Amino acid sequence: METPRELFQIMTRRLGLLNKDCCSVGGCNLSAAQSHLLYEIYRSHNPSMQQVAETLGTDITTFSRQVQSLVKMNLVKKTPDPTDRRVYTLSLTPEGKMVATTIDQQMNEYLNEAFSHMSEFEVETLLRSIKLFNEAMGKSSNCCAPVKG
Amino acid sequence: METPRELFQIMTRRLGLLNKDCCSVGGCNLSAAQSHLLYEIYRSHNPSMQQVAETLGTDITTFSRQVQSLVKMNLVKKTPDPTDRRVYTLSLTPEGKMVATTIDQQMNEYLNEAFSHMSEFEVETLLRSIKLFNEAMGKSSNCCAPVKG
DNA sequence: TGAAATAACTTGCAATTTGCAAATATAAAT
DNA sequence: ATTTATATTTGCAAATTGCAAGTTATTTCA
Repeated sequence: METPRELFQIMTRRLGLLNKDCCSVGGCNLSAAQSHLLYEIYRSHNPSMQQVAETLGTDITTFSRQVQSLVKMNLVKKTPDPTDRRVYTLSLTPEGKMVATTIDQQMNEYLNEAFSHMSEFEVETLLRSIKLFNEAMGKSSNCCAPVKG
Repeated sequence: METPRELFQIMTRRLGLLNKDCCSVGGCNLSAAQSHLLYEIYRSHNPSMQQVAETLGTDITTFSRQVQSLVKMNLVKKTPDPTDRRVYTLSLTPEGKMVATTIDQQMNEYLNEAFSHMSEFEVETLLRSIKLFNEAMGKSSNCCAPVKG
């Protein structure tokens, strides 16, 4: 019987590969890191640089440059916060939204393809389990910084 | 209700952070990539460079150098294959085994800590589900190269 | 008020990591 | 034998990383 770690390691590896493969959209060829960045901006409401960097566990200086390159690609917009001018607020450009949703679709398509090898009940159980697990990891403050979500 | 992708994205991110945090053992400070490498050598029986690189989806030239650095750290041993002298077989040194199992323990400890916020039944269900999911991804050849395991 | 401390973000720089193209060395095929 | 294919390594140039230090804006509190 596999240990939990083995199960997660294999799954993580595969999902990592998927992440690599799935984030080329049209002309844009994003890295997995950039894809995560886009995703996080997409799902949160006008977050600051600081916030996103911390959520993703990325060094803030590295993050600053990652954002710069996405701005240059016209996927991300940086808006100065009117109430605190040290802060920049991040959002997606229309093009960025399109790329983000396309990546999302590609990922879901692949996942559904994998799910087609499972019964409907098994899929539902899996998704419910992962949801619970994410919540559990959120409560756990042991090893790595808790990431809200 | 979250899409499958959202659930997996959050989980993947968190497990990625865990991977980063959990692979420092004693003096050795490994990257997540090196930890994956160690794990894969550990679980397979005297694999060749080529095999491991492909399993991990790593470019072979990058992989060659990653192995070199692990050899230098005295965690991995490269043995020329007697039946085909182009091939090098990879294995863990005693020290490498120790590091690999220590990482494994650390990961399992953290996972168990997270599991403590779930019922026993929920944990069992989660693990069974992931096992099924891994098998399903193995059958799916759609997007990213299938990874045996 | 107005210096000193703190916070958000950026840049300099040096080290590491990456992948393509080309090289080496061995094996298989014809 | 010569060509072709396979496994691994090296050269090199580009991209990515993180620390230290810098800039600009805000807070603190004497």
